[in-house]
Amino acid sequence: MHRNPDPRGTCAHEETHGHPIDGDAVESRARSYALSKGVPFTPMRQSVLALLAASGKPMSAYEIAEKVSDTRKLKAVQVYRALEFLQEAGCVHRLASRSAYFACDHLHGEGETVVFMVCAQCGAVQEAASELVARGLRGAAKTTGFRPRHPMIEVEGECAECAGTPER
Amino acid sequence: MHRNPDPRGTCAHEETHGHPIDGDAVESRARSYALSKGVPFTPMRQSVLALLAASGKPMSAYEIAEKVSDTRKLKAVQVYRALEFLQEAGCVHRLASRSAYFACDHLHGEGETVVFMVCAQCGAVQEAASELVARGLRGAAKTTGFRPRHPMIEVEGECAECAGTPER
DNA sequence: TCCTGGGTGTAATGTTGTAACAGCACGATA
DNA sequence: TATCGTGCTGTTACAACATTACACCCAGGA
Ligand SMILES: [Zn+2]
Ligand SMILES: [Zn+2]
Ligand SMILES: [Zn+2]
Ligand SMILES: [Zn+2]
Repeated sequence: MHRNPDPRGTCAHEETHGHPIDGDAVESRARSYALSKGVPFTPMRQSVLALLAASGKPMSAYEIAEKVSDTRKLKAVQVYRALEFLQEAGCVHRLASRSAYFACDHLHGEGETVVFMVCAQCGAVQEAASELVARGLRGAAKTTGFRPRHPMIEVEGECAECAGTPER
Repeated sequence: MHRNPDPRGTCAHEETHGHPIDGDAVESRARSYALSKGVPFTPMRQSVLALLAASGKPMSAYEIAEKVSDTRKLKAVQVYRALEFLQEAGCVHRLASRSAYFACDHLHGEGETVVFMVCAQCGAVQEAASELVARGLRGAAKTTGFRPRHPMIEVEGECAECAGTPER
């Protein structure tokens, strides 16, 4: 059930990915997290995650509320509640530069420094963990005694696909 | 006129800074930019910039609208217009993680990769340019053919002052 | 003088995110 | 079984952030 329509996209940790996400894999991660927390993986959460995984691109909460329209009509607040859980579970990230949310099938380590690369043309997001960036941040912080906690790195640019297709 | 109440804070390029900004210096940079663009450096723009420089901390557009209350009462849209100019002029940055704006007295080079370090306790922002981070980003992008344009790096944490004062 | 480009003032609206509260489902407990 | 607590749901209302539209003004140039 709820199999990804285009099931390429099984990519390993520390890699980057393009559009679609393996919906089953990410859902099973969410289920594990729910289990570990003793809370249910509800249909609400499942629908939102499935939509994000299938889309493979960032969507605003209101956009999600519209598109999850399988019968019921969701209010934004319900979407935000689902997103809160999914972000805790590590299945969904928020893009601050766009106030949008997208599914992630990576397994991020605890202190890992992740870079979000957002295509200005097509909106697709690629992730990459960079130890070099992490060291650079630590270095920048050290010069002023700043104690870094949560880095947020978002790079706007063009993905390989869109850069290769100047006029689309 | 409009001299900074605490005029320490003349810091060179590539350094980091704490709270207050040299209002005169940053204003003269804004004036130069306006001149080069053939547009006026209006009192509106001057007031917003002066407020941000004096405060030295990020403020939301609505907060700015309230506090610029020297006689006239500003609407948010007017503040946004001033902020748009000031950001183009390179005198003000936007903090996406907080939807807030702050004055900057650095002279950022064209391709410079700047890190914003935001104190979770006191809200102060320090900036640092890091070539190491820039290299890390280029490396992360190269593995997927992504062409980076505008990096946005915001690190939440604790500034030296607040870290040294656990209970305040 | 007329035209034009940019800034200003104002109203309206759009977008994003939370607070508050009343129900319901379900498992634990007595 | 009855009761209780915990967490999800549905709904309303609202707060916070940001933009669009339009009329007006004003300075500089044809
Ligand atoms: Zn991720
Ligand atoms: Zn693209
Ligand atoms: Zn700066
Ligand atoms: Zn601090």
